[in-house]
Amino acid sequence: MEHDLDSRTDFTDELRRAYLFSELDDDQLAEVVREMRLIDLDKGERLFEQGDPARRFFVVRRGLIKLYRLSPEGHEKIIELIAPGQSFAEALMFMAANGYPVHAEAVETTELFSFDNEVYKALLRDSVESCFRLMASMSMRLHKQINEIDRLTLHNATYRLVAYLLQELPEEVVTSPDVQLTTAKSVIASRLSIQPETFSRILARLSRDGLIEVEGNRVLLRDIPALRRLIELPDSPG
Amino acid sequence: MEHDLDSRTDFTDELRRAYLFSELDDDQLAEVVREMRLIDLDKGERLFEQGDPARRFFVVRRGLIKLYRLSPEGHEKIIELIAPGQSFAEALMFMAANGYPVHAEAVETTELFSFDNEVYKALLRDSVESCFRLMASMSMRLHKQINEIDRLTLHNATYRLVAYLLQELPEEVVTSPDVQLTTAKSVIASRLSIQPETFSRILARLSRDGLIEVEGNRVLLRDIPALRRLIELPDSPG
DNA sequence: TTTCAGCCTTGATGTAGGTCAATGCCTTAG
DNA sequence: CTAAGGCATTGACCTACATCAAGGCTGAAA
Repeated sequence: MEHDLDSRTDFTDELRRAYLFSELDDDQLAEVVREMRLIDLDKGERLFEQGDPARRFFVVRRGLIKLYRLSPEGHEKIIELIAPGQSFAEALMFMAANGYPVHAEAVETTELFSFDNEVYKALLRDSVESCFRLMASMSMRLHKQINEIDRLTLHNATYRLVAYLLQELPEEVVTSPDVQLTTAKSVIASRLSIQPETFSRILARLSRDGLIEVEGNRVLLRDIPALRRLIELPDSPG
Repeated sequence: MEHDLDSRTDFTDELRRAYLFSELDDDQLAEVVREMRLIDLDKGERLFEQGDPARRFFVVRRGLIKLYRLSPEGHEKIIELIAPGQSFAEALMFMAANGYPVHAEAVETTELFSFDNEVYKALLRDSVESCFRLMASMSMRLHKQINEIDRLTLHNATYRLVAYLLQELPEEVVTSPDVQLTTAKSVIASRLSIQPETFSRILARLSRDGLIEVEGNRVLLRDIPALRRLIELPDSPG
């Protein structure tokens, strides 16, 4: 599962696109790349478990990672889905003592970069700019989680699902008012804290009411204004 | 509500105890204090509203602040309660564009310090150590919010309440197995995403079962092992 | 082509906890 | 002392969603 790096491949351009590395100079980036590892995961393969010592953080290159918790009864709740280009577990750099707070597993075949916390932290010491970027990203995550808690406590399942669909809508809304679900419905359901059965029923009801049309993993949003009205959302998305 | 500072008072010792200021040198701290403001809030008085431009962050000196959201129907959900010594809204320094993500209001008479984001950020540029501390604190918040989401989605109201009580238990468990609720039950209920009626009923049931004893705002934990068993919690608290 | 495993859907039923409403404290103000 | 407003408690009822169970569809493996 874990590669030695092909030393001829040049990852610098790819990495610079990730905000965590965009402020590093060439030498710094080279240092990161030197100890970086490439990891391949099969569908269903675990990356780390909750409680494992958190010595590394990750950037998804392709595929999809789910971060999840398990209840004592074994129920799974997906906290976050990590898509290509996104990083995760980097916020733990500063409190690694407790270990990873979630399990991480590949939803599908996935390729990711892994980085050593200490190496990266050493670089941060020389780059306040990078510190600021990292803090901005943490701040954004914090903000997102507040929205998450808000949705879970103040809004019902239909709201959450519709909000999700609208948020997944690509930019050029006019041309393509449809959403390609990134993964199995049951996975998205867990992400939204909804049972698969309920998820299915809500989609069925929205279809019956003519608001959407479902065709496998494609959801066509037939009446976006009505959907927006349904959730009466003055919030900014995200 | 907002004071000019009595220039003779020396707040440096008090501030140094807050982690955000512990790494600053004397000059830096003096600069912070120069523009710091002292704010008094009456019970029920609002500090800021969700969406207000976030130009300042705060440290509670005494009293209690609630950070909350409102649903379109006007239902209130307390996201966090901020006790003396704790700071809040400092994570927004790096994405103030969006404004405060919550409302803030004094639950009781409250006194707090307020600081300018830009002044503090300027200092951060000279103190990577302070950056690291801030990041550690943000990381901790992130972690706590994951636990929060976990509790909301994987655990029922009784679990949440019992977990709260156990977590509120003072260190010297043996001598005083009782918890002094920091504020009105209805406030704690909202913090835990429970209706006041349900909160009351759960306390009543736990009393009937002999696990606790309630006397106004004091809750005596009569059978801590049983309470722990009830929530079967291998998690670390917090 | 057949088979099997995953996933999805749909129906029937159960339940935690929310809502509504009445009543009973305390506490503060007069 | 009395009144009034806020909070807590208790009961009756309701509903959103979970759970349990039974097919059905699809796509990959044999």
